[in-house]
Amino acid sequence: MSVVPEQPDHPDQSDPSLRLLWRHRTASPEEPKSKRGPKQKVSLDEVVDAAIDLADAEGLPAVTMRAIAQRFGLGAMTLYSYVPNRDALLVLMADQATGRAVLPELPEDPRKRLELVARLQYDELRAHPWLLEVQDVRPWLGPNMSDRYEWQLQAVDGLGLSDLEMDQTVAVLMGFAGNIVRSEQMLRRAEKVTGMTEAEWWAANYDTLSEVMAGSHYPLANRVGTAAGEAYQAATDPARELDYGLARIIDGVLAHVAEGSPD
Amino acid sequence: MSVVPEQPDHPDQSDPSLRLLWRHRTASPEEPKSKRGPKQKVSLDEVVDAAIDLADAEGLPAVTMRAIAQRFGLGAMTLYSYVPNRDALLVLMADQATGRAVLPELPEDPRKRLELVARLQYDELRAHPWLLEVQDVRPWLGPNMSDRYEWQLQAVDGLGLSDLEMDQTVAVLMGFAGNIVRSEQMLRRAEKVTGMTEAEWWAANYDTLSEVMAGSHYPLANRVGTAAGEAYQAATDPARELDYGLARIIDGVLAHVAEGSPD
DNA sequence: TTCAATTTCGTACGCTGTACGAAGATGTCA
DNA sequence: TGACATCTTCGTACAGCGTACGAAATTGAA
Repeated sequence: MSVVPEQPDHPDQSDPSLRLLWRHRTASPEEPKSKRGPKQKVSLDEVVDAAIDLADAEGLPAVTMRAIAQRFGLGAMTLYSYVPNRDALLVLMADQATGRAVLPELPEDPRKRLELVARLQYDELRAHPWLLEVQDVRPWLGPNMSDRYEWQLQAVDGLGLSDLEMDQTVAVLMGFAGNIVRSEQMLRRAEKVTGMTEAEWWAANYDTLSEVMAGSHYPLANRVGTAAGEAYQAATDPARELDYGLARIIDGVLAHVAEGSPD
Repeated sequence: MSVVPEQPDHPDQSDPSLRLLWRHRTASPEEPKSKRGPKQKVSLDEVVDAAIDLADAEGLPAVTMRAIAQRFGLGAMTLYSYVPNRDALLVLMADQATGRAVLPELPEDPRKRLELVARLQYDELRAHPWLLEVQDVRPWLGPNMSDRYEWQLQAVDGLGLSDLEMDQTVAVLMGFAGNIVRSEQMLRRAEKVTGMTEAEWWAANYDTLSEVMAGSHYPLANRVGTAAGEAYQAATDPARELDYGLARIIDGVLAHVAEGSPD
């Protein structure tokens, strides 16, 4: 009950990223701190946007403090008056990127609702694949992430799921969408590193593969691999995997609610 | 048809990691290269094992060339006579770690088969969480990964799925297991970074959160979050998520094969 | 006008992967 | 046996990373 909000022997345990995440919605917008000192030349939003654009264009490893600062003609250390460290910046990027998507109205049909949740996530992750690599602490607590989560829960609300099941269903759909994008990323990365297309790589390594695998037999893997290679000219096709897996998962969820309360 | 296997203007396009991966199963075991020169003081397997142990204990970032070399009293650069670069080592680690698991016999019941595939992957990733971060090019082509894949295909064989669907079903199960482990990792990482348990963090940030979220309302998220917080003392519980999601996915797959061939 | 607060940022440190080249060890061949 | 080719070992060095530190510049308030 002290007037002093922070005591030396009982330091503020609250996460510093939290206030940063919610800087636009806090009642007292932007704690004034003090009016003195030079104004910041660019806004934090601009910094985060630049970092997002950089990550979109060149991947997360290209998002270095020096590279971001250079975009504004600033020194690298200047960024540390905006953000405590790089990880905090990644959290802000994740939430801000999430805020760019518009959340469409949810259709009536339950199947279409669930599908929309997964496909929106899929599209977003394709636009910002680096989001998959931001595995930082609690980025989901930002304002845009929270809006998203609320919207996702609306999609699974009223189906007959328990509260816990609603959360878990959303998690399954989100995770599944992420995995598809990860597959795509893997292929793209492989093509970049090797400088060959998928088909070219298999052609270039066919001899080595058959020599090396001569002592082992993989009847099923061979059959399935051949089928896949004929269907599309690669080992896997993430787009079809999306359709198939999504259908199975939604089937399973809807079957579950149907059996739980048979009308 | 040249006797010379490699020509200067048509360099070997085959992936150098491939032969390294299959070094134990190749017909001509260990290309002799030439008998001259000192013997290597440790074997490649030992190096890879040490790297795996290091990753298990301290995480993938701790797996530096210098750290691995130090375990054997070697200089960092010495490792480059074993492996072309760090990424290649990660690929070897992934396959070798996969080889440590024993693949149990598959049960008769289709549901139990699919569950076993997912739970084996889950257990393995919990033992080696860094496997989730090894996103390198085609590590799945190693001998142990190939064995695993063949085994996984056996689990979904005979259910009535097409070849493509078999592959996709395995992918969905594997990806799902990975996502659960990722959730667990996220929690563990958060607790390590903040130095608080999940419950402590929520307590420490309760005031900030309610202040900051004052201007927004999340009726569903609040309800679901409260339910989750009461059920277990954290925001999520990966273990239950595993049971729930796995049941739904398997339901969906089995319903799919049932409808495809009634009887 | 003075001063405290704030932003800016040059320098430096420890860490990373790894290129380069020297030094040492070993087997083969004359 | 001596000479040599081939291999392993590894010290040094470099570029790039996040960021700690502290000085300089800038601004509003007193």
